[in-house]
Amino acid sequence: MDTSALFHLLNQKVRLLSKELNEHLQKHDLYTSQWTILYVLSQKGPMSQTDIWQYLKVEAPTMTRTLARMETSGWIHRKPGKDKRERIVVLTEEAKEKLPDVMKTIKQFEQQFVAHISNSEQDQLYHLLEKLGTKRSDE
Amino acid sequence: MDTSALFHLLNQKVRLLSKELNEHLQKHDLYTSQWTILYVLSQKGPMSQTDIWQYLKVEAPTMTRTLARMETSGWIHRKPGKDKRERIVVLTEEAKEKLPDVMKTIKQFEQQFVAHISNSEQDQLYHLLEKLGTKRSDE
DNA sequence: GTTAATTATTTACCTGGGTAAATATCGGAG
DNA sequence: CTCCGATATTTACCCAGGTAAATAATTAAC
Repeated sequence: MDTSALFHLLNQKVRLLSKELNEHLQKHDLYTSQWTILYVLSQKGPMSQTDIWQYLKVEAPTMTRTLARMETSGWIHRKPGKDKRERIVVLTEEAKEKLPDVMKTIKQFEQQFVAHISNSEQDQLYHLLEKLGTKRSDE
Repeated sequence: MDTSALFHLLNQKVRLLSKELNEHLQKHDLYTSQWTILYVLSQKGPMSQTDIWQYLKVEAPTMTRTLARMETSGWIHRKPGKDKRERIVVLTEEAKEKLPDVMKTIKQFEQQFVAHISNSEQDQLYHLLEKLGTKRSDE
């Protein structure tokens, strides 16, 4: 069992995935990671920065940086919360208007990327991936 | 079929994989990406930079940068080839000495990471991943 | 043989992942 | 009330992926 080859393939596919998605998102002035954040906000509504990085399992400074870029490019706004330490992230009106169009691009690309595997294979893949990792899945 | 969830999981697992492997490689003064290059060189012998980036499916500037770091830290040496444009990358003697020890760390970590899936599941996972992507697999 | 296209590498600059340490604010112990 | 630990965010600095454009050297065309 060549586990190294498996990890190598895993890395390459994920890199390819985000590279190609970035290309498709270019026409919306957006990047893959930024899309992930927009999507979470559109589903869950306004969240503090900590809520977001914990949910996406990324470190806090990464979130600070990406949100700063997204604020500059007009996708989000950060308003003060009741607690003066935290900042609540909300989608701008322009973002809300543009979202359906972006969503269309994403869906189309995702379908292309899984074109050669069936729905049940997607399911299998998901469950196999879930089992990867050194940590227990229930934490 | 929530394809977005599949891609999200894929991203998270790969990020986790390289983050944790980086932690384990720290004691060897090495990073995941650098290990990948060392491994290729140990298997295939001296290669030009172009050989390496094409094999690893990475862009040329990424390779230039990482090799420069690896030369500074003493893992590799870049010697001129017959063609004055190209540089041939070779492992240093120290690198060859240290390799077996690094290999041990890698193998141990990899086994931990796949601990919850069987050999045949690893095989399934590999073949499912192979089918992902927008390009035909034969190019 | 000189010129033009191609090839190998590099430089400059972007996004995005990480860690360590600095602020700033909040909350609880005393 | 004061001080001290915890929490939210930021800053500074890594590594690693990308693109566009600049060199440098080789090859092909004429």
